[in-house]
Amino acid sequence: MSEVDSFFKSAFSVDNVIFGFDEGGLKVLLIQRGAPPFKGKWALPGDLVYPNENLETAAERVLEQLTGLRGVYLEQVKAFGAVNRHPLGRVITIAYYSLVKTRDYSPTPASFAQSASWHSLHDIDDLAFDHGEILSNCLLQLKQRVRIAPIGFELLPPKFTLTELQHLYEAILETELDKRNFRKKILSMNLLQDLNEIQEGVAHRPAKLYQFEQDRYRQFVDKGYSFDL
Amino acid sequence: MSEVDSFFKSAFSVDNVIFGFDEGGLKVLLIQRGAPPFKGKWALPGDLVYPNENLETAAERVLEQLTGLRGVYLEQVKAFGAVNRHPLGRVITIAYYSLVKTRDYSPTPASFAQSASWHSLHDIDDLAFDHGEILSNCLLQLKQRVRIAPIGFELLPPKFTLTELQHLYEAILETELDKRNFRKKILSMNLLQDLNEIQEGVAHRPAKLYQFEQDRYRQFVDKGYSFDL
DNA sequence: GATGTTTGGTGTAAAAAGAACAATAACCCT
DNA sequence: AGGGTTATTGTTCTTTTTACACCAAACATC
Repeated sequence: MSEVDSFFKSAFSVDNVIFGFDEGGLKVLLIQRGAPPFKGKWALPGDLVYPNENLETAAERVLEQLTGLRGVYLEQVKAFGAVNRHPLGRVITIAYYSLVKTRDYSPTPASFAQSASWHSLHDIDDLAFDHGEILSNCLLQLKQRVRIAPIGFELLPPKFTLTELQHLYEAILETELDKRNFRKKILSMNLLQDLNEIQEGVAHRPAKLYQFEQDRYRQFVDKGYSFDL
Repeated sequence: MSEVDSFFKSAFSVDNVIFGFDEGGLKVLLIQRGAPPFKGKWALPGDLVYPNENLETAAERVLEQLTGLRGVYLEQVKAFGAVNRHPLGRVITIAYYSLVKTRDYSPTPASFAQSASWHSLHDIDDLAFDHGEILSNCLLQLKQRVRIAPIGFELLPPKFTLTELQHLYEAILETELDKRNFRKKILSMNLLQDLNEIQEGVAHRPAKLYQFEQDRYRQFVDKGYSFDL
């Protein structure tokens, strides 16, 4: 094999860390591999990038094939390209993370030939390939990002309570927040619309429902403010 | 060509945004392309990744071949892989930025077959390929990073004055800083050692020289403090 | 050697932001 | 009606950030 040929004996893939959030906390959508290598192990959903396909398109495709969802928040983190990261050849992978509303997608056993399911972050270990490293990098980036951009809302249903929002931030940042200070800060940004609706069917005082207002965020940015939690 | 073959008709490269700093401000090291495509245009130094070479190793190699420098600060930013970003084929590139002390390297006309030289950021336009986009992404990441990690020192000589340090931050962040507040903050972190030396040969009151203390930074981090400028 | 020019070095006060903290309200359940 | 549970709200104290001006030390010039 000539040197030039060997340059081209390589491929690239995308791997997607799909985050979801529910009462149980922050979750990641994993698939169980149905074929070698790493058959039976849990892994990040991913695929080779088609020759005429942009990286982000490939990441969107992987996500849609798995969940049927389109137009969800998606962000590239970085590339992972250690020589021996893939046992079958040189494969460089581009890692993305995406944020989906778990209510929009419940994994079904047959949804992707192999099984897919949500996993709590602290229950995950021993993923296929270098997916553990990829996951921790994506989580780190998510942690940094949610503090400076209002992307956390992507994980919540359109209508949510302030307590739900706080729990989301606590789950991502792995820290406890003061209830009054949190509400004061988030409300002072004026990014939430009070829907004048309340929770129904809860066995306690019902909470008010809010929705995130993209328009107000644009005004907020235009005024030179920056989201900072 | 079978579909499988076409997956492998692709290559990856690394491109390196090499930052330097001198009296004139923040600089980027560019090379002038000596061959098509984009012959004659300025471009980021980069190269294809060898089949058995890690990405970071390739980025270090590009840097060393151009400057002779080893062991400099290097950080991956992200991958760029638009289908048509390279006119000769599908080439995904992994972007890195590195921080070098300009005193350690002055480009010489013959140092790399083609010409290489430092360019002020605001003088740069119309780079080859998608290098303009890569550069702006790397600059953005540098801006974010210098505020939360003491990497700015990588751009200064071992001994520097507080004014030089301030000018460095002003150049990177593209903002003006208050002299007294800056000095108060940076000195309160206790990361700088006062060398009890002063500038020589300047036509004004000489400034004290300091050096960054890596050991103190480790202690600083261990105590749970975080660099934040 | 007196004067000018240039950059270096220093403290304080006011404003803003962040942290700590507890009592009442509203719903369901029994 | 009373108990259980979560929702909602304001104040005080502490810390951090900002704004701001004068004297010092070196060299250059006359």
